[in-house]
Amino acid sequence: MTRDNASSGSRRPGRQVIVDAAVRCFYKQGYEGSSVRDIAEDAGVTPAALYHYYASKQDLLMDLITRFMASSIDRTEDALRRAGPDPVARLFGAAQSHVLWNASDVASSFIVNSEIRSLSPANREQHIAQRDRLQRLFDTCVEEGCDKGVFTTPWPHEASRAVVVMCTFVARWYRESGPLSPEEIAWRYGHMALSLVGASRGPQFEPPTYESVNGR
Amino acid sequence: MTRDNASSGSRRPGRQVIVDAAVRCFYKQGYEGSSVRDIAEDAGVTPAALYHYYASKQDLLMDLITRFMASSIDRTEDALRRAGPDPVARLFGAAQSHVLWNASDVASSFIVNSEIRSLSPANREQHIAQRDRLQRLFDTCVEEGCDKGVFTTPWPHEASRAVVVMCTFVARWYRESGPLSPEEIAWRYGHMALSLVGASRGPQFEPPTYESVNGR
Amino acid sequence: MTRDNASSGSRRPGRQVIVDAAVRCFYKQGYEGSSVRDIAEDAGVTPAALYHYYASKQDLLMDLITRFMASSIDRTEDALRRAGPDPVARLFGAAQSHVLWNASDVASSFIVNSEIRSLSPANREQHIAQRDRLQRLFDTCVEEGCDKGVFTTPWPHEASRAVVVMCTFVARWYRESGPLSPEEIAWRYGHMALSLVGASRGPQFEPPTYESVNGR
Amino acid sequence: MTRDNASSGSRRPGRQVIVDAAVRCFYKQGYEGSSVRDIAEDAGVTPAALYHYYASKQDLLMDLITRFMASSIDRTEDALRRAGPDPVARLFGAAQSHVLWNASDVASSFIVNSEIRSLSPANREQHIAQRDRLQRLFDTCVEEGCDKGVFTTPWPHEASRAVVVMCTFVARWYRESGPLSPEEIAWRYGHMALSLVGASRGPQFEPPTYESVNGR
DNA sequence: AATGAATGAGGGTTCATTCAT
DNA sequence: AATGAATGAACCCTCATTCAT
Repeated sequence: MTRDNASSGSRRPGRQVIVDAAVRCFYKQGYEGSSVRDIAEDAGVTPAALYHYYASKQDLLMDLITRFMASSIDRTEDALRRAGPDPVARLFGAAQSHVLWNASDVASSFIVNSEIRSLSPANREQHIAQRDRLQRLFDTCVEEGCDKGVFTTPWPHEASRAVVVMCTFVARWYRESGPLSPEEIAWRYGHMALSLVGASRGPQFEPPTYESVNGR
Repeated sequence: MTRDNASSGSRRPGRQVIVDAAVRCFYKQGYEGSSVRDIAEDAGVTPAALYHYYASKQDLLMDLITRFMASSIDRTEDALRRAGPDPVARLFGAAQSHVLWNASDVASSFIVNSEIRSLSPANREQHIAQRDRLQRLFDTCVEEGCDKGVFTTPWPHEASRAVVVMCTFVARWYRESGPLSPEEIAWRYGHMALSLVGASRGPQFEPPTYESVNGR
Repeated sequence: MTRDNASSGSRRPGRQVIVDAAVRCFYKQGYEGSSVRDIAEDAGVTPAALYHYYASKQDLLMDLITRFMASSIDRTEDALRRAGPDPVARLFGAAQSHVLWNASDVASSFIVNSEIRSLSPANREQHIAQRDRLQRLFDTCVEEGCDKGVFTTPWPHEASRAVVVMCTFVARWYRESGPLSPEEIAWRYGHMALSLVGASRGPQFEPPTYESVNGR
Repeated sequence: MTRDNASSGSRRPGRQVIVDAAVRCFYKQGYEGSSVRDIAEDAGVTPAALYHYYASKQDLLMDLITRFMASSIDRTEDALRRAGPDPVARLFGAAQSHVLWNASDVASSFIVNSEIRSLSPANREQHIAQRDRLQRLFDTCVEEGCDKGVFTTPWPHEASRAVVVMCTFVARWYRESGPLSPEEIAWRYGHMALSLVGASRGPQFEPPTYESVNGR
């Protein structure tokens, strides 16, 4: 599964070639460590061509981050919608979906979570707003579970944060070549999230098949 | 609590001034984003002076990372030693100590966890070895709990990883000005770690006082 | 009074739009400081469109300069013709006309007098020839006055040069919003020119009305 | 006579080498037309070395302009002081000195009078203040002559402006290889200035010798 | 121990211009 | 007549580093 940017406004092929190259470079060398020349070379174009699509290297980073975060939010909302009203199903679904998404584009996930510092103040602010929106989806989810007495954690806030962090950072170690499929990992993390909020002491959902997760 | 570098070979005062400046710069602007001039200026010396203490900017980064990781390991080992044989107490203690350590130097923690990419291949390899050593302390801890039937998680490996990640990344959001003391946060995370491995459904350790934690 | 380019070969409207934009840009930012993009944008066309009318940015500059200088010469010749044989009337008329012309298009005048350096060697040579032709009109005028004993300056050459310079550079400070009309200024400069060559010690021509000058 | 910068704070030799090179480049190719590499090459240093002395190319231009204008003002004030109270002697002296100064460094004079556009807004403002101060020295001089009835021009303001312009722009055509010495030219322009304000109809000061002018 | 001057390489970005459409 | 995409060269400037003093 690769990043879908059907929802973004930039379908021009030249543009996508550049973003993909940027993701590879930023992932390997970081934003500051990647020169525009590096990116252009990786994309197979001249440095100047890059400036047809993006006003600056910073713009390129911001576009990449914004789109990844927008998808993170969209997917989490979808997962919550699909899960129905049960807090257990909701948290499980959200965590599972979040792991899947981050595992699906390890490079982008890594960039989004380590290059915040490289954003200009204005862009950073905008990004943090998106990050907060995502966190709040999980916060609400956990709070509801606590209110209904289904989750027993005394610290919904910390637990919610820990859930997002641990799911997000699956991208730090997940490799396609590893022993577990993304679906299996996501399923386990779904249950670990429930553990964390004091909702269950063991697996209660069906193990994943290739069709059952995230609508696929 | 500030970084102790008693164990490092660099007790010369000039050296510490530079490391401190580097931490501030790398934290704010990242490694590639910080010029040697920036660091020197922050330290109140000339760029050339910096080369009396470090052979290169890369050396400075590596020194900083190595020492932070060495302390991470030392402290975790200390915590395990103090906890005695009980798996619950051991995991609680290790997690608690790890949170405290990362909250005690948010800037260094951040650098260590986001500038791995900026290390030269040789240095990176060395760093990953340290990171693995630390992870293994938690892995062993969780495995023992599972073996003894005290922890009920079916996925000790994933759980252990999640514990380290969630404790480490407390540095991402913790601010001294926040409502919770580091000790309170560490105490909660200790319990959340137990939750995650299926060891408890609520607080079972004494709440922290300012003297009870980490030997202080 | 605006630049008439009836005499130039470029009557196509698209062309004039571009020249006008170029004048604005070169005036504000200089030739080297104005990018083809700047000019195109100011003209409301694409950079590529510009190349339908001009082979290069240099061509655009040269066209602009050449036409302005051609008009400078034409107008001076006209003024001399209208003035008749009297050296006093001739110098007065030429100076007056030259001031009027330069005040009528301050921007072009400025460009013509400060971007000579930006011309290619071949173009520069051609421009200097035009400039010399213009200067010679005044030189002849002053010499005749001296020969006839009407002008008393011992240095006709320097005086003639000074007259042209001082009239030309009215464009440096003249603004439409100023207290004096171009006609009033031109009238005064006509007299100052006479002063300079030692022909008079005060106003001797009729003050300007809006119809009396330059045939308008 | 070359620019003396004894009065400036920059006596470091490296600095002067760079300024001299900049003057040559800006004179030949203009500010925008001269690359930092051009200047550095002309000075025999690396482009980077240039940034030890100047923060930017703009700074270099501004320094050059400011110092030239400061000298213009100083020298004019000196000339007025030396001339004593007689308006005729004062205007003659000021014009003569101004011609000499501009002829002494044709390149700098040219730059100062054609690169105002290339100054940043803040720098431009500062430069214009200097230019106004200089102009006011001549304005006052002419006004005094008119008040005392020694100068008969009805337009002191225009005349004063014309005097400065014609003296300044001697640098446009003066070449060391020409037939007239700077002193001879300055002497003639002194008289032409008097002509312009209606003070004399012919030479009244002693012709120049190599020791009599400007204190030399 | 520390500096000021210097450097070669490379940074992000803009340039005038071309060309298929 | 006009465009959008593309380019190679060059732009100003900053980089990490060196070295004589």
